[in-house]
Amino acid sequence: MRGSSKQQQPLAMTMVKPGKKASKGRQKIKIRRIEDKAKRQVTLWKRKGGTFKKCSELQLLCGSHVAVTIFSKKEEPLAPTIGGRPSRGGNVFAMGMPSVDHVLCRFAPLPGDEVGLLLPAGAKRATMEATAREVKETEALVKAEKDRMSAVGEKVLQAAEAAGKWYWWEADVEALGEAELPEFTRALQRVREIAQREADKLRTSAPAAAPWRPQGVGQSH
Amino acid sequence: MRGSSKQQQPLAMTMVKPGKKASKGRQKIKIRRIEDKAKRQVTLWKRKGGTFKKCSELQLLCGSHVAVTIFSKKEEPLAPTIGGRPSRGGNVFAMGMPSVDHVLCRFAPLPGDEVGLLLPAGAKRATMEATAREVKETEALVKAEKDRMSAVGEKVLQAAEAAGKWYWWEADVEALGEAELPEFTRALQRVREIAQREADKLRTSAPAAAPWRPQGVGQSH
DNA sequence: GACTCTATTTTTAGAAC
DNA sequence: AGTTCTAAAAATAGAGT
Repeated sequence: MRGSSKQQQPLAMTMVKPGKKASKGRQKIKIRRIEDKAKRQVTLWKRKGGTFKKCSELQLLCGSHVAVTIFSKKEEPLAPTIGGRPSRGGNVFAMGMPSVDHVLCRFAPLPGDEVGLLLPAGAKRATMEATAREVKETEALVKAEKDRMSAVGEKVLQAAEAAGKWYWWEADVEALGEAELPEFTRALQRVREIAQREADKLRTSAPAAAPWRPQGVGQSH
Repeated sequence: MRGSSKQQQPLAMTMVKPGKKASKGRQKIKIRRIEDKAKRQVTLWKRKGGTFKKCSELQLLCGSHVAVTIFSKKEEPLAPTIGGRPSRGGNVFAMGMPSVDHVLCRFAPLPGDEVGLLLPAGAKRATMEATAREVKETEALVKAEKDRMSAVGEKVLQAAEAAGKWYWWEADVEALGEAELPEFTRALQRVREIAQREADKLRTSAPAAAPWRPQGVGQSH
């Protein structure tokens, strides 16, 4: 048993800050569907952040490529269909390094293909609102991880900030030095181009339910 | 500060078991590449488990579809190439519910397609050895999560055990009841078929580097 | 909805098996 | 290689903002 039975209070017991209420602290919960919708959403929000952080740490610590994808809502069995297929009901959250697509592409490489970087991946299917949220997600991740970024990550952030950009994938690739970040550098280059193109598209097209087609994984050299 | 300054020992201080040495406990580490190879591998192993567990919990708690993919090794910039592409150097670890592919397929649905379940996803590209490890992974996950599975998960496991199977995706779908698990049931049905087919293929074909092509996402009804 | 605070529960680094 | 043990580090449930 981990949590032993008791432990006596030091004196001023828990020292609650004047204006604040005492917290019961983390409670143990059963791992089962949370029925309360609001609570469920908060939990998703918290744990999504925790999961993304863990994955980025794993990436940095062990040099593994990692990708996570989270769909906020299950498709309903009887959900309205679009083109014979159940329509997505929720948002898409994804993170990956160097990018989700970079990682996922290793699943299905075609002969002679180039790695296609299509960041942000969720943006292509989700609404603009969802995209905004994902960007915020990245922002939060960068902020949280900033102080423990590896040397490479730090350089990227520096270059990004020097250029007045906030998101790591908008970093000035040239400033980083081709020799120093051989693969990552080129990846960023392409990410930037594609992200720019996608952002433009989103600005000019209808926000909702634009059918998505595979792209960018063909000849790109 | 979380860990306050001191706390007096109950008496026998930490009570180290006779044959054991005292542990320094978890140490703080910088989130940067672990240079020591052995240590890096242990960390990967531990954190991979932690990440998979977190994801399965997220899935159960919030009803989200989740997929994680971890490649154990980065591709070297100058790695040997196969067909003009850097060859994969490491193993693939993946988990997902209902399956990795089920989740990932939502990235690129083609008009009129059916969701293609291709479990285990890593198996198609990795060697048989890697496949065996992934199966072990699933096994470990099931074992670890068994006692806190949701009602649905429990039923699946019961059915699997009743049929003398050990892996959840080998569960007897009919025994679960179509009405009770509307979508999950059908997913399992297909998973089982495809897993069976894949397993047969693996048994009869060469274990190494079989080039993989997209499949199962076309007309399947 | 996004974010803070705190008390607890969980995870996991280190070391040995 | 995969476990186990311990104690310290991290994540997070609950409640409030």
